[in-house]
Amino acid sequence: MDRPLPDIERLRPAGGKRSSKRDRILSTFVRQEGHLSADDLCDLVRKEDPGIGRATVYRTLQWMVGAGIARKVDFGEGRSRFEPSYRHPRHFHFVCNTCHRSSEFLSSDIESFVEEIALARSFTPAQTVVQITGTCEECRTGRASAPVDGATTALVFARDALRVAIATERSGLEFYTRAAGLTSDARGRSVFQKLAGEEREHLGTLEKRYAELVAQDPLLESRPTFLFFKGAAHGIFAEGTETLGRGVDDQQALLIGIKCERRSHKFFKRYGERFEDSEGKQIFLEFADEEKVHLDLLIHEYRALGERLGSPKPARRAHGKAHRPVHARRRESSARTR
Amino acid sequence: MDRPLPDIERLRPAGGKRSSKRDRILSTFVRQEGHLSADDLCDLVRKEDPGIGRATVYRTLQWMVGAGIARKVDFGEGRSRFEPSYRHPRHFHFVCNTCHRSSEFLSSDIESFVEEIALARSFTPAQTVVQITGTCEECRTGRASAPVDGATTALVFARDALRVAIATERSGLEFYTRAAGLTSDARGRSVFQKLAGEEREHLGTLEKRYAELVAQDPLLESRPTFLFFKGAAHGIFAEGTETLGRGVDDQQALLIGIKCERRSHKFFKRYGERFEDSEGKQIFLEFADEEKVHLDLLIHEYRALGERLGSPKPARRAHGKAHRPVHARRRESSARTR
DNA sequence: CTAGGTGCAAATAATTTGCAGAGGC
DNA sequence: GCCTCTGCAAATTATTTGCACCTAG
Repeated sequence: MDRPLPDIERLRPAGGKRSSKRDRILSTFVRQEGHLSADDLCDLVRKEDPGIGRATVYRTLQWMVGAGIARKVDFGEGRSRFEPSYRHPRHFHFVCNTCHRSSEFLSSDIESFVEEIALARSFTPAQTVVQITGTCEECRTGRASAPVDGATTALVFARDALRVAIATERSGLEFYTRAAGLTSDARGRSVFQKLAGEEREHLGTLEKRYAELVAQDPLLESRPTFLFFKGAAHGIFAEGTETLGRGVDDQQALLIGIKCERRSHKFFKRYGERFEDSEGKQIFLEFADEEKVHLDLLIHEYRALGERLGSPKPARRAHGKAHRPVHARRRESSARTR
Repeated sequence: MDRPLPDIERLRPAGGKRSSKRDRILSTFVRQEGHLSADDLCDLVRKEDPGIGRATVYRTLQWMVGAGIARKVDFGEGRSRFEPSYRHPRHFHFVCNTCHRSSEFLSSDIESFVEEIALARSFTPAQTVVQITGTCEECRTGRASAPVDGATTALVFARDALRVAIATERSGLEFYTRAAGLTSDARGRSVFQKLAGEEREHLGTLEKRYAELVAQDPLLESRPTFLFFKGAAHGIFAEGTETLGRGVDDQQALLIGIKCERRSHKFFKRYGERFEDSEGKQIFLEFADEEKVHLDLLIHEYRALGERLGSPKPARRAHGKAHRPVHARRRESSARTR
């Protein structure tokens, strides 16, 4: 067991006395992975201490749910199952109708949609259940793919988060390199070059960490995806680079960079917090901070450029569909003659 | 009861004999809206025919689920609820923890993500459950908003689908108008003008239908959103129009149109099929066909233009991030000299 | 005539509760 | 010492089943 368990002592915010029985149930529960039914847990607990009553297990379970330690999940079997809730605050389930096993996934996209929809309906969401029932690959084809069990979940999560991060940094590097090439204003160019350099460095760190993870589990790369994040399939900056290709001026390039860094910062922050692997967590949170610095730098640069040009543009477009077929070279020459 | 009920006679594909009891249970069930527990249904049925046993209701219910007439939903109350499944094949729920009521919504975006994620995991989805539990607006603020009950669901669905459709057509009209303005090739211009005309006509039809709906229910516009479809907030063509503004050549404009028409066709088809209101359904399915015609026209035009230019481009970009800062005027003049 | 549907009552199964006693603060 | 937790057994709740009988095809 190399995965650190949460500090049980900290897990008692909700009222209630400590008791050896309750502690035993809690510690047994928290050591498990997967989704236990009340009865499963009862049997497990009784192996260590046969003198524990079913009712106590039920009572402790509902106390744990109330205290936020456990989460109740219902796979429609006619009984409830419980999972420790410290792991991933929001995750979703595939449930196979044939083998009745379940596997988990994260989807940043679904999370955002749920937030948005709840907001639109003025609904205050406490918990979101997403369950996809159907037939799993193994039951359909007979072939088992490398499973993601409790022991490897943390690793697979880290792998996926790193993949997104690597794609992001790679696209960021490309973006800044290209932006530096397009900019003729010396000061702007040096900013872009500096940022390109930092993204390159980040990229190196991430790739190194990725290699370390793969070394920990040779099957790692063949395991199924756990964290889905569509927007970042080609990197958070990819769209920006594409826009850049269509011919934009220096100011627009800065704006695009700002937008991308904002998303990127948010990504590193959001998922950094969910890392169990402390090394990965540290990298992510550190990068989140650095992306924030980049962001501020770009914003500062944007303002400074606006002043130099003497034509302050609003920091965001007035409408979602402003049309500005500005061709880069034209504006650049004016910048050059400053 | 002005909403047409499904033809009960058609609802018996799964084996089984007909029987007066079963018919009575089925017809009672299908006439209800909302989510009934087995017991609720039992009570309702017994009002009409007191001699029906609980067990029969349970058995009929599981037969209905097997036959695809009913869907079992579980709100974690310790008992199952059932809903008729003919209404919306895939919809999701808000469940209020305080008042224990639930309301439904559709999200095209979540549906697509689920499909995509399931595919990535090689999971064959049969059903998707999305439940957002929390506190509803009414329980939080004490203020009730216009409810969407069973009687108005169809109306609200139609309203939302029409809103998206109107935004789509409006953005399509803008797109084609702008494209026509940018094109100097006479033939291409006339195609764009023709399409603009058709979108204008569609827009008129949709707005008329929308007004009719609002006339049916004065509160309609104040009811909460039922169908969420983020991509179409500003219309399916909005992004295309924006891209157009950055300066593209005739061929690229056609490609953008093709992409948008494809999405638009899919939208009309997907939601046309879900209309209960036969008038709306007809409009949508008709438009789906017409968008298909537009699509084919654009594709044809794209090919023809490619031949005239003698520089066949592949119909899709080789990479997701091809950079082509092509400026419209340059290419247009070559088209003009054909 | 016969497979399948039906009612009733009894059986299961998961979970909760009443109560007397034990244990933490 | 008081209040809460605990175990046991009994109660409750939702759902299923056994069985004798009925009914449609």
